[in-house]
Amino acid sequence: MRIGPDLNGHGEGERSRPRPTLRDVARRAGVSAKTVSNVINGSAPVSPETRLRVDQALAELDYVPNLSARGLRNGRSDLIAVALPDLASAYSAEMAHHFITLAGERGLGVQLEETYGQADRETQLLSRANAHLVDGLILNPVRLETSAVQRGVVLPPVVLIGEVHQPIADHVWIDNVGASRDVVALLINAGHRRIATLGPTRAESARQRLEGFREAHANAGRPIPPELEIPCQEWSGHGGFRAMTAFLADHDVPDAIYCMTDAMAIGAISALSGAGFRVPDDVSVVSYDNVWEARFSQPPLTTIDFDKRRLARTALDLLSARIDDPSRPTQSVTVPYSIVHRQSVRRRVAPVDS
Amino acid sequence: MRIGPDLNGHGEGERSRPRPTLRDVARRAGVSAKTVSNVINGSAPVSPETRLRVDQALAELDYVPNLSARGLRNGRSDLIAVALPDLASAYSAEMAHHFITLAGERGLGVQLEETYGQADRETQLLSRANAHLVDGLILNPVRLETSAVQRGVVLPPVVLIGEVHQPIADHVWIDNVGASRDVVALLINAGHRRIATLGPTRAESARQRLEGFREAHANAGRPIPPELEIPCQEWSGHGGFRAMTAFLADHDVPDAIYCMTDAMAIGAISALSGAGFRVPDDVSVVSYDNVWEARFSQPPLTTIDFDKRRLARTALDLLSARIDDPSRPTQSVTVPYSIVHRQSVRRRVAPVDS
DNA sequence: CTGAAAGCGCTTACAG
DNA sequence: CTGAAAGCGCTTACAG
Repeated sequence: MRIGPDLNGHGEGERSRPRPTLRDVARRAGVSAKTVSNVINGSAPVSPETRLRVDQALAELDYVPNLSARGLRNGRSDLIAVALPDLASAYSAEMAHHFITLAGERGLGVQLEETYGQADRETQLLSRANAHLVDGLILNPVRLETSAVQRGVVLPPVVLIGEVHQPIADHVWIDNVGASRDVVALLINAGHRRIATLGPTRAESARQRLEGFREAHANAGRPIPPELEIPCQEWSGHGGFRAMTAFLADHDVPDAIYCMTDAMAIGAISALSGAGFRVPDDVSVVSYDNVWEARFSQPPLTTIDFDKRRLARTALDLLSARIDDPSRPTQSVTVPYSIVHRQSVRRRVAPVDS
Repeated sequence: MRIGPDLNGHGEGERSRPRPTLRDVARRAGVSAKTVSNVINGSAPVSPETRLRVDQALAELDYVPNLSARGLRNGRSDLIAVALPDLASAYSAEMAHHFITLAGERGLGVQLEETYGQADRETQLLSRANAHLVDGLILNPVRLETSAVQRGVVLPPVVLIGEVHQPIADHVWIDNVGASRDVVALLINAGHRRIATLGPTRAESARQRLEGFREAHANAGRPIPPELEIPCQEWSGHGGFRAMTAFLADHDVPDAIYCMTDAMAIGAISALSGAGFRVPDDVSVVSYDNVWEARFSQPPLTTIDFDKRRLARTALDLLSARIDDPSRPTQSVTVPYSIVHRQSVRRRVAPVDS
């Protein structure tokens, strides 16, 4: 650890000098505080000469408005909170990126939070939002028991994204059941018979994706051997790796696997590869999310895609509308999905028909 | 788009009812505002009976303190800003995760920003930090021209992370030159001769990584054919893919490639694989960051590792100290690195010596 | 242990 | 077009 040069003289003086206020600027420009405020916010016309004097005073004093004071006065902070499950996961990271970019374009800052699917964290966030430091909250709940949203607690402006839906809040989501059904049907149509799914068990989105997996089988008149619903502890590459490794210790490799996220698929493929199985030659893999890693994975993944930017934009639109009018009716918006076909699925020639 | 049920009756009433203030709670409990404040903040002892009455009033009114008011009064928001280059990249996402988790443990919220390496964004952020909505700023600058930090502008509490260093601010970093030199030396020692590097040209961290690449060659008495310094537009998988594809169109595949990030390595491997080259059989690849994808990549990547959590913790420590004492001397802390050996490097038997 | 006053730095009516 | 007053909701001295 190296101690850097101590620039006490100049730098520090600048640093600790008390920040100038609107009054200071007004005094220097010889006008009232109101006029300075008008110049800054454009809230009322100001004569050119006055404006010039004010601008000069502003620059000389290096004035920066105190946002806490403004927030207190206006009842708005222009800051929103976005709570995602786990930023270290590619999906959350991409969503965070879109939220920050799009919110920034609207002059809104984003306080980012992680919930890890903990219901108490979510409750906490709701109450922080109520504490007015943020004007509203976009929340991606993981468990249905996130009952803070249900319990009739006083709600700040909030938009739910993802699979957990409460009619008392605005909501943006993807049809997880349908998407999963479609991608598993693709596997069935490609001639695969022993098809596994790999994913967590307790989250609502996992429940819906599993439902789609089962529906696809039911539609094809296929039973599902229970061991092919492979449980996974975490929504991550590590989780997929561990779950796949554990599965392979006791079972034959399946014909194909539907992993509930790309990250889990990438981990699972690593485990498969370590055990000597090649994708897609020995086993086909499909997944969900279409994060950038899916495209550059070896092999590139066939996966469920949806417009993440659009999802973010829609949530932001709903939140802004809710902030402006707390009493408007709630909306639930569905964002469409599609399947991107890449190289992780092999067509089995001459499928043995049941 | 489906319009959800309009729960106007109860829900909306709750929503728009004006938030209770400390005075409301005080009135209801029959005490002064000060006493309520004492109960909430533990700032002075309160008799058990009074406390009980206050707690009850607090609960009945669903009181939540107004953080803007508190921030204005205290001169602290307990919110910090963290500005990283691009959240969609795995490295920034992992860092963001650590910052949010560790800051949360200290009772600090994190406003996350992206700079994309734009100097003007960075200037803007500095001034927002001065605007007191956040108590301080952790900034990962990309270009040296980020002169806002240099220009003697009034600085809020700020900690720089990464390669760009200004003695007037606290700083946490990794020895990029040394790390790059070491990992390239590993390639040389493994018997590789035509070693390429792939990375952006204008960022400061790229400059340092390139310097390490050159040093390793110089130490081994090896010249570098200029075309083996492969330029790359973006710090991403896409960037690596495109740069590698463009390179392969005009040149023979190198013996080995040092990619400046794991993400670029993953993109480059995808391009290599598309062109029929296998890693590490035909070409070895090493990179930098050790994000989770590096471990599950095919093949798993040999890469530069460092403790990202520790980097985040150190930056947070420095920032807290700076907030508490703006006049303390600045520090620059170096976080150590190491190489994790995985399967992306092949040892060339019988290297032809120069 | 509790209360009444003052003020953090803005901006919104209200007068001129 | 500009100014003086009041108040957003807290908390910190200052008295009791």
